[in-house]
Amino acid sequence: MKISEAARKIKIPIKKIRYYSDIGLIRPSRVNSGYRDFTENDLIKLQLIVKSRSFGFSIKECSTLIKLFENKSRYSKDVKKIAALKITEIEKKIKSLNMLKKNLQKISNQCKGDDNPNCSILDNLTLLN
Amino acid sequence: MKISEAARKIKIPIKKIRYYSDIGLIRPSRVNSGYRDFTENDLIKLQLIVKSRSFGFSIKECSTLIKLFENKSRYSKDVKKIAALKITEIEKKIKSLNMLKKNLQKISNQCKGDDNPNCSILDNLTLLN
DNA sequence: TATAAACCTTCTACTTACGGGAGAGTCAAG
DNA sequence: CTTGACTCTCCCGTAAGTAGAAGGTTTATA
Repeated sequence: MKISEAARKIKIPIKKIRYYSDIGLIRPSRVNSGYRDFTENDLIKLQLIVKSRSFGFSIKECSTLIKLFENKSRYSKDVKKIAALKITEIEKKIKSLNMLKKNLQKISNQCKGDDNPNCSILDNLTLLN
Repeated sequence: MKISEAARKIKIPIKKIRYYSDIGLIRPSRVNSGYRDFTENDLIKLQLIVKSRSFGFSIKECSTLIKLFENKSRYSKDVKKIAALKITEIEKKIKSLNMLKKNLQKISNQCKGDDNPNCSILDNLTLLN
């Protein structure tokens, strides 16, 4: 099938498919005219990319996942390990954001938030160290 | 003072200062040779940028904050509003990451994680819709 | 069959917030 | 006067695309 049909089925922009093709993440074959020709397997890989991306996996990690998907003698523990690392990464981000939120809230609370120029938020942000 | 001294005092790389200067976020004056010449006020603005960035404010938002800092007839409520928006943004990110983590954990738990190729994580990721 | 619409292609440039390095000018010490 | 440290600008690369231009292909219709 042509790119527009693939895009419709996977529900992503054509541009994104071309991008994944450009960087070699997928390698659809070509017909004589040069048009890309997508198979069902190409669609499955596209879906793998899209869903992995939505889980926060980078393009490079998607590449690894695709290789595992293609490798029929893979170990499922290798896939699970990747997922576990991603979960740890997400947890770290959450912790860091919670700290950020806490600190920002603290300095924000000190600001009166009225019609005066005096602002302890700006004071705090311009404080050395 | 010259750029290396400014960098040392604020504890950021020279390159970063040049970048902020390039995009007009700070506008240190120049001596005859073309070297940038930083005043104490430039340092304060640099500090404002650095600390704001560490709180997750974008360069554009830093620009707004600098303008507020420079505007001596500002209202502190305008600054506080920006901080509140950022806090909301952080909260949204945290929520989204928590969802992500939950879902990823769910599909990860279904995978046996052994030496067999059969992997329910890959199954899930290649599932259409 | 001609042609217009719809579709496809590659290429370039833009985005954020920098970091690395090249090549060249400047300044202070010996 | 030279050497070494410092500074300058300019260009490339990063991640993951999006937007648009210019041009080739296919398909539908008159």
